[in-house]
Amino acid sequence: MPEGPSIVILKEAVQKFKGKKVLESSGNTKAPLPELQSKTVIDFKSWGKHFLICFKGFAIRIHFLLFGTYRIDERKPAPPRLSLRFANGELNFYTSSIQLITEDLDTVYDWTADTMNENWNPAGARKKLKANPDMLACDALMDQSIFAGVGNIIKNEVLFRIKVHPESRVGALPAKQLNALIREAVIYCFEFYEWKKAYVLKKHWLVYNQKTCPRDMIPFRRKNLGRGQRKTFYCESCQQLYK
DNA sequence: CCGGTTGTTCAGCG
DNA sequence: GCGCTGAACAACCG
Repeated sequence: MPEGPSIVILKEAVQKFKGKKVLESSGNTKAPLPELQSKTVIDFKSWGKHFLICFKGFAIRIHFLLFGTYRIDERKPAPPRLSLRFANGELNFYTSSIQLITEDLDTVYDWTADTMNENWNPAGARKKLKANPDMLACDALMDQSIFAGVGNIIKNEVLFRIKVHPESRVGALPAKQLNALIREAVIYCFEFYEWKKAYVLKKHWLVYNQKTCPRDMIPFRRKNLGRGQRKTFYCESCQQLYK
């Protein structure tokens, strides 16, 4: 479920509940949520992989982590973490991390760091990358404070596109590659979004979960790389290592 | 049954 | 008090 584009798709899918009153809420979340019954959803927002349900004076933050799912007007057999019933349907979340946010969202979230937000600021990302020259390219793309919304699939595809080895140091990247990294991270998010909506995402993967490099037809390397030791595919031949 | 996974958080340590 | 690391957590699929 989790990369940023999927959250934007969710946000669009729940628009019919915007401005609607919660008739009943339930779920096994341990988050200390206020009473939701009879409260009105003011807006749905997203920041990277965070999905935000906004009420007057507070918001509920939903993070799907690795295994989270949701259903709209449907239910899974498993008990929901949070379920909201409206007059025109219901919204169910499973296995997600749920938090209450009482602070102003504009102070909690840096909207300019969200790759799919209208306020995305590439110059800000560039500045953060410049400030962390020792960071590996694979870690930089996964860093939510720099590229909120980018996940492991997008990471792999972006690095392949720009022909950069995942273990390259950010500070060693020539300006051209550094700018390409920032640019393609955003472009790929929007392509991911379009492909996912059309149910054709997987067939567009060039490197993630793939066996052979389509550029020079040699086997991809597959290693667990970076701080999180995440699954990383790359071509030793066409993705250059900058050290 | 086991291995694998579109992710984050936090305890424990130096 | 900090940064880093590894464990913990979660549900479903093949």
